[in-house]
Amino acid sequence: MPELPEVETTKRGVEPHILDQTIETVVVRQPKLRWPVSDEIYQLEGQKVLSVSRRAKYLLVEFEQGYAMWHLGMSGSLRLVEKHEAPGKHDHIDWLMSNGKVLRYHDPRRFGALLWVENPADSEHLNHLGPEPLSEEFSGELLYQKSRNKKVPIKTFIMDGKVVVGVGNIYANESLFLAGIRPTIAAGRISKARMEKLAVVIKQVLGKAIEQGGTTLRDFVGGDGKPGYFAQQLNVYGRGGEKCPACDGLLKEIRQGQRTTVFCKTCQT
DNA sequence: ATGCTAACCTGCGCGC
DNA sequence: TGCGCGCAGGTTAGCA
Repeated sequence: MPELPEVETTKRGVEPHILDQTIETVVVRQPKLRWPVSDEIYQLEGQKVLSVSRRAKYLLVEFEQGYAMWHLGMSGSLRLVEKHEAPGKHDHIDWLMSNGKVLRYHDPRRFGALLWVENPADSEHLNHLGPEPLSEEFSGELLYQKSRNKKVPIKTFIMDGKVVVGVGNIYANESLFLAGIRPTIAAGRISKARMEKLAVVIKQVLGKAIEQGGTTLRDFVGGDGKPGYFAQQLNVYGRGGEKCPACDGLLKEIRQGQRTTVFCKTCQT
């Protein structure tokens, strides 16, 4: 999936096309997603889109009577198509809109979700989440406070949505490289100064990725139907065994949990 | 509480 | 144009 910048890019791409539109029909061809698509979703038929926003990696579409919440999982994407375009194999959901266009959800791996909630503040998916990484609330100070006495590796720590949302595997690797912090270090043993550096680079990396429309990944198509990504410089992600961009060493690849970590033994201590 | 693993599912690239 | 394996952007349930 899309990491946070990709969700933000989707939000920005889709918003102008669906805002103020009435959803006339919801077509669910495959309800078996990360969580089954509930029949409650049909409530949005006949309702108008009042706003589009993002919280963590969830895309929130506000209607008069509640919210539809999309999650793109690992391989989900949303785009606008014409009514006459036949759905493909993994095009699981369509919203047919009053302007004659169709918002179409595509997700080969089906780790995504479409949920209906009356009030996002009450949603169990949202109410335990930490701050947005690009908000003022997220800071080195916060990372430092939350990590005291924590033995979890720093990479695992920054990918924990209760600490800060939206830092996925790609950007966790990139941020730790830019901060010069080894991903395996216990979060609780990192100094305040280093945490401040880390918070700064997380903001920079995510901000830059959003600016560039996200990283090029094979499953994503932008909301307007054009490829949504511009190539972004990734220093370490996907480069295990290659030369470190900053020194003569080779990038080392390890597994942390079920995820691949790449780092430089010389530059990250 | 904390922390790790497995699970959800399909597709792709690699080695044979 | 085969076959099996491991891996891929996320999140949560369940177990020690």
